[in-house]
Amino acid sequence: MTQNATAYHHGDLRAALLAEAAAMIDEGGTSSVTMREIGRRLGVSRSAAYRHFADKSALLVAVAAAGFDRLRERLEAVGAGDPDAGIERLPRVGRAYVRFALENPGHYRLMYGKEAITREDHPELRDVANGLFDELVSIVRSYQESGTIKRQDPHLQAYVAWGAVHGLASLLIEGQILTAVDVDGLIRQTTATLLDGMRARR
Amino acid sequence: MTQNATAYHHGDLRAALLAEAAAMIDEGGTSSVTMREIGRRLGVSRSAAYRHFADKSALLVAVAAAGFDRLRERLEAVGAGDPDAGIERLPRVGRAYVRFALENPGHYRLMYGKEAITREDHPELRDVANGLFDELVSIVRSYQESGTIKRQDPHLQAYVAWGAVHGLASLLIEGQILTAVDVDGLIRQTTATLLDGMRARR
DNA sequence: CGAGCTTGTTGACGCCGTCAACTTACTCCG
DNA sequence: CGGAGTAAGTTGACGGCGTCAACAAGCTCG
Repeated sequence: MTQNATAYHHGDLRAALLAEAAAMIDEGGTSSVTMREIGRRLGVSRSAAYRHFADKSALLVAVAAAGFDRLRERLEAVGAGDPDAGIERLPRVGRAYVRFALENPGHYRLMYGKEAITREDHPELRDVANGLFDELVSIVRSYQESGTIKRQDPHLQAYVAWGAVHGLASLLIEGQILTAVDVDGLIRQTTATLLDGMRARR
Repeated sequence: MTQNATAYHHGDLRAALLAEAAAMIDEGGTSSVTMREIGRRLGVSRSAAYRHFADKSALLVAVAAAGFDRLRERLEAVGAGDPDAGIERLPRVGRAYVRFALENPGHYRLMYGKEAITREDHPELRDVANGLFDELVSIVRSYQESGTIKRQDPHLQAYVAWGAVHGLASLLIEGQILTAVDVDGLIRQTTATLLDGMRARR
């Protein structure tokens, strides 16, 4: 057995490394994550992590992958997978998406940026991210089928929707939006404008 | 005179530093920028830059500031400042905005991210960025006055529009959108959806 | 021409990621 | 049950980084 809960010396260093890196990422951004500092915090030597990850990038990739899993769970919990959720489905998913980003800013940046991670080298990440996008495309399709929105290229529409939500999350995370602004209202306004712009008019 | 074109030893090291840093940023991302490497490229010692910038962060701030100036020029050239530009004004500005981001990805990330630069410490940056946003708000206001779009809080509407365009630029820059996708079409679809979602209906 | 400021260089420090060589601790087979 | 083998963790070392202090060179201007 390789990574059960009661491993050799430390307990389960691999999981501890992932957790600590994730915590540091959301505390001080990706740049604050340091192999040596992680070691210090876990009471372990600087290069201990190299028994579990090939290099720092591999550790970050694993953290990003965990982030995608968490995001997927969140979106599923909120009805992304339920075709019968009606008109409220897109706004709900959008809200959950932005919330996730706000709660895990470092994670989110890591997942959807390419500064720290070169995504091309990690098809696993690409795949899980694409899976989430496909979910969005299928939501768009079901809106089209129920006649709610215009019948255009679902991929284009999905990109537009994703872009709007991602942009909002991104602006909020990067501190570009005045803190006085009501975040929930902004999310609502975004999804409403989006839906209205895509809506089929008779 | 402090920074004329024919300065002491180098010529105009300050300007050369800015240009080289900007070039490196768009070549290999912010993380590829290194005080020592800039020195090497300019045939100057590693710490020469410290005569012109307090530290690396200050250099990056200056590069970002130059980027904001360039972006502002672009947007003005395309009609951001012209109140008589009609319904095409927002789409044109949106397109120019995304184009700028695509042509200067490293710059754009630097300007609107907080990983490399802590914006709070640099009110100058904050101000110029706010100036651009105010320009957008005034565009929104003029749309409202001409009865084209709903009369809602102009700031909210501006944030939604900015979010959509920034999100699109961001997704493109970070390589999240399949390269097969027609970028111009995507920009058009985004601005059209946006405008349609904000449009006043009689 | 020479004092004094500006500009650039060098040496040093403590960080960082990472590799190789080593030690420790566990497993498992005979 | 004891020893071999392997997995996990440590230490030393290397080169790269940002940055500071001490120094040198070069220009300006009285």
